[in-house]
Amino acid sequence: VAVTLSDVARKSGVSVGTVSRVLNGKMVSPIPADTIARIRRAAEDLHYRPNPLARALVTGKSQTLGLFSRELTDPHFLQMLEAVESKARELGYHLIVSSSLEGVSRKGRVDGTIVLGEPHCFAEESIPGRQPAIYVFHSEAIEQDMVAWSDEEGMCLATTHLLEQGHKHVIALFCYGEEKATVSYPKVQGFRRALANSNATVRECWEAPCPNQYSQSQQYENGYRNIRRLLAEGVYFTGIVARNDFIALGALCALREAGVNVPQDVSVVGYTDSIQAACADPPLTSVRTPIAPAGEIAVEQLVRRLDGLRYDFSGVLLPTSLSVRQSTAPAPQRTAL
Amino acid sequence: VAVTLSDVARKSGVSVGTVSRVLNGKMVSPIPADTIARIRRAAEDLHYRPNPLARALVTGKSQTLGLFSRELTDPHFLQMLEAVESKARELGYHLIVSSSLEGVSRKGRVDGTIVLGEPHCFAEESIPGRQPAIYVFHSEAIEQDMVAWSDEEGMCLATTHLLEQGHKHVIALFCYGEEKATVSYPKVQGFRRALANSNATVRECWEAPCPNQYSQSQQYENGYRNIRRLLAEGVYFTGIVARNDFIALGALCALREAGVNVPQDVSVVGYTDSIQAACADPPLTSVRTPIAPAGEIAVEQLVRRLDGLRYDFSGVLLPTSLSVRQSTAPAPQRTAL
DNA sequence: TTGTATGCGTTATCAT
DNA sequence: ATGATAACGCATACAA
Repeated sequence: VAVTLSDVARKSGVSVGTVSRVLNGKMVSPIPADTIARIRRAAEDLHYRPNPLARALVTGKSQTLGLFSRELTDPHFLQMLEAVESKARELGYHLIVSSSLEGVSRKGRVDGTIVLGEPHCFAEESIPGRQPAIYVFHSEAIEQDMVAWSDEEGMCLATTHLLEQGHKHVIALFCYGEEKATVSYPKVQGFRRALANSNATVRECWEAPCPNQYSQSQQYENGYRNIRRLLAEGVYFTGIVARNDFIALGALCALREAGVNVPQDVSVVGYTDSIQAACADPPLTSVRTPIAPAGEIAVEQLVRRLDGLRYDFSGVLLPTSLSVRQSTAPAPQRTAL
Repeated sequence: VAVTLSDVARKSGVSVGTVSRVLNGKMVSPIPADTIARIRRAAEDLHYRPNPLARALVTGKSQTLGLFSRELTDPHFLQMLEAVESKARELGYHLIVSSSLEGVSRKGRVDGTIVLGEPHCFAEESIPGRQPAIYVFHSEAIEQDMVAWSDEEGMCLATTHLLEQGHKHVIALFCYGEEKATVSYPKVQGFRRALANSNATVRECWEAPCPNQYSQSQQYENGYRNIRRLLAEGVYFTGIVARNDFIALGALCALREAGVNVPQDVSVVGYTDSIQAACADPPLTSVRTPIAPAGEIAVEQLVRRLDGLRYDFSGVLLPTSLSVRQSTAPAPQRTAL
C-alpha cells in the first residue's frame, strides 16, 4: 500500500536514482526543468512520502533524539519537555521519551540523547557503544557535554533573599539520605555560604532523613512534619528555605495549621520553581533553575554535533534566579511566635 | 563500528540466517545446544545489538508508538504521559512524543498513534494514509477507537456534590468561544441536569468569553475577574463549579482577596484534577477525569491491533469521579456575604 | 539442520 | 544528465 520511490520513477518515466536526487535537491548537474516538474508532479499525485526507516538505514541517521528522565513526573522534566520537543522539532528531529536508559541509549533508533541527570549515571562503562549525549543537571563546575546550573548558587540566592529582608533566624529544610550525605550537598554549602557573609545571629540548619528520594508526597509530608515539630518545640524562626518545592509546600501547610501567617510571621522559599509553586497559597517564592533554556541549548548543541558541524561545546553553567512571589517578606519584629 | 549479524555469524562459524533464527528464537527445527550456546556466546562477546531500523524495514514494524497532544503543558497530557510511556515500555514499544500531527501521523517511524483529542481532528481526510490511532478525549457516547469519559457526567457530579451539601446558590464558571458555543457544551448540560433534579431555588449560570482557550494564565485571570465582578455586584452564592482547575484557582484567589472563606462561606470545585488542584489552598475538590487509565487502555488496545491479535475494540466510556478535598463543605446558613 | 539468496526503500557510486 | 547497481542490516522463504 505504501508508495515507494520506484513507483514515482515508473510513473515519471525515469530511474529511482534521478527521482531521489531531484526530490532531495541533490542533483550534481542541471536537470531539465520539465523532468523535474514531471517527477514532482508524479510524487505529488501518488502522495509519495519517503520511508524514514529506509533512509535512516542507509544514511545512518534517524533524525530522532532521545530524552531520558528517571521520573516522568519530575518537575524538572516537565519544564524541559516542552522546550526540548519544540526545539527538536524546529531542527527537524523527532523525540523519543523514555524513563529507561535502554530505550534511548543505543544508536540506531536515536541519533543522540538528552539526559536529565549526571553524566556518570549514563557512563560509557554501563552503556557500551552508546551514542552522543548531553546532560542537563545541577553541577558546581563546567563539565564536558553538560548544560548545568549551580545548586550552591541557587540555595545561596534563596538564603540571601531572606537575609536581605532582615531575617536572622532561618531554618533550612534539607534532606539527607542515610549513607550518601552528599545528595544535595551543594545546596547545604550554598546555605552556609550565604550565612557566612551575613551578620545573622542565629543559624539553624535542620536535617532529616527522607525515605524515598523521589516521592513527591513523601517530601511534602517531610516538610510538614519537620516544621510541625519545630513549632511544637518552640524554636523561634522567621524564615525557611527548603530543598525543593514539595518540602516547602508541606512546611506551608504546617504553618497554616499552626496559625502562623506567611509571609507576615514567617517567610518561605522553595526550590525548582515548579508549577506547584505558583499556585500555592501564598504563591511560593522559589529558586528558578534554568531547565527549559538548558534543554534548548542541549538540543541545539547535540544537533550541531550530529549534523557534523564544528563542535566545540565543552559545557556551560547557566545562572539560577529567584522567582519572588508572595511567600516572602521582611522579617517581623521579634514577638512571641 | 557497529557489530552486525554477519560479525556474529563469522565469529561463531555459522551463517547469518542461523544466527538470526537463534537470536530470535524462531528456529523451526531443533538446533544443537552447543551451536546455540556458541552463537549466544559470540553475540555476547561482541556486544551485538540488533539494528532496530533494519529490522523495522524488513518487518514493517518499528515497535514505536506516537503520542500526540496539541499542548504539551496540558494537564491532561501530563497525567497521561507517565501511564502511556510505562505501559508502552511494558509491551515492548517505544514512544515518540509530538505536538505536531505530522510527526506521528504517517506509518513508518511509528506503528500507531495515541491522540489526545477528538477523532475528527485526526481524520483520514486530513492525513491520507495515516496509521492506526486511538483517541483519548471526552465524549458523550462510545465511539469507535476512542477511550473517552463524559464531561456531562463529570460536571453533573461536581454540581451534585454541591447540591447534596445544601448549596442552593451555585455559580457555574463556563467559557464559551465567540462563535463555537459548543466548546464545553456537555459540561453546561451536566450542570443543568444536576440542577434539574434538585430543589435548588436559585440557578445561576454565568458565562464569559475566553480569548485563548489554551492559556492557563488567561483562564486563571478569567476565573479571577469573573468572581471578582460577581462579588462586586453583590450576587449571593455559596458554591462555584468551574470548567477547569485554572479557572477555579483564579476564583479561589478572588475569594481570598475579598475576605471570603473557602469552604466556610463558599465552596469551590474544579475540573480535571490537575496537580495544581492538590496543592492549592485549600486543596481543591475537583472532578477527576480518568486520563491515566484511559492512556493505558489506549496503549493496550492499540498494541493488540498492531500485533495482529483479534481486535474487537469499539471504544469505551470510562467513569469520572470526584476528588473531594477541602474546598467544599456544607452550605452555610444564609448570612450577609 | 543450516546455508543462500532475495527483498525492505533509500542513498550514493559508479558508469554511460 | 541519468540509469544501473551496490550497499545499509536484518528476516525469511527456499534450497541443500
